[in-house]
Amino acid sequence: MSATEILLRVREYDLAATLDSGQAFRWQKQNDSWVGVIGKHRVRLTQTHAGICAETAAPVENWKWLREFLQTKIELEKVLKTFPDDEPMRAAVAACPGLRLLKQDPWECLASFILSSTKQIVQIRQIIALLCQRFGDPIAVSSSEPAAFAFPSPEKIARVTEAELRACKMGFRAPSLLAAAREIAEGKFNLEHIRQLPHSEARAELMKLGGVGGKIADCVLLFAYGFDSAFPVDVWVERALQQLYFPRRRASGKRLQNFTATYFGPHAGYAQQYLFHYARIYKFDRRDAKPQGANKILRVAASLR
DNA sequence: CGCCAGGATTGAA
DNA sequence: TTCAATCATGGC
Repeated sequence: MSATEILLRVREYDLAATLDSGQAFRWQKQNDSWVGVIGKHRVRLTQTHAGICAETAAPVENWKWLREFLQTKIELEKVLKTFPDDEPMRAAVAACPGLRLLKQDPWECLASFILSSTKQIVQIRQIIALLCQRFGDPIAVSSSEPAAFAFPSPEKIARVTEAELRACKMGFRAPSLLAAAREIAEGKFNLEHIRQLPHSEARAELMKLGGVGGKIADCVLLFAYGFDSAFPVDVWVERALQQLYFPRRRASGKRLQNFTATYFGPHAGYAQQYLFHYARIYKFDRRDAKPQGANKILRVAASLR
């Protein structure tokens, strides 16, 4: 049965927080809904008491791609139970109980995070919007909506010039994106192969690409490939970790790495997402960790319980 | 190690 | 209203 609408019955899902939590960059809030593009589909998502309502412009026979993207089959409570039972994690989860991880297309995710380096979320969104408008295939929208575009394929990007990419305001990231697109388009780099590798090898493989350091590799492993133990540490997460877990003295990068790899359990990536969101909504102190700052956060944490 | 490459936005002076 | 800092990769 083809339809342009479906209700996904899912509990414990904070759609707004999930779509706006720095994992994906193409979702826009429109009144009470979120509008975005998944593959070749323009989708409007609305959270209702019964679950998540999805509407598309063109009729859809099989909604598997949407369930996959939203990861509606994940039983969040089971994931949350694997988190360490400590004050900071309880507070982070309490601050946003239905926060989820999406499962995105590897190429779109990789390209997006290559473009993310040394940029803030607003700018990343802007660059990606320009890239899609200029080089993405147009996709079906309802007559009242503005035009929408798919994320441009590696093959498409491989054929454009560095100057055209720079015109999308991506600056020094342009050569990295172009090189990655070409390697993938020419079959020299296989994004599907990554899926079959163990975590550490997959990470090393991604890091062979220019413009992909540890943090960006971890984002792609977590947000596109579903490596739940990947733990990207950006400035927000680092601030959260330092202040919540090492309040007295800054932990070194090495120490922090060891901590994130062992402390948070099999779904560490989810824990990371909660810490990221928590640090952002409470705008953790921008300066180095200080006992006072940590005490303030712990008071916030205590008040949330 | 320190600096720089792009640039919209934030927050301090 | 200026003006410096943000953000995190790689090359020098």
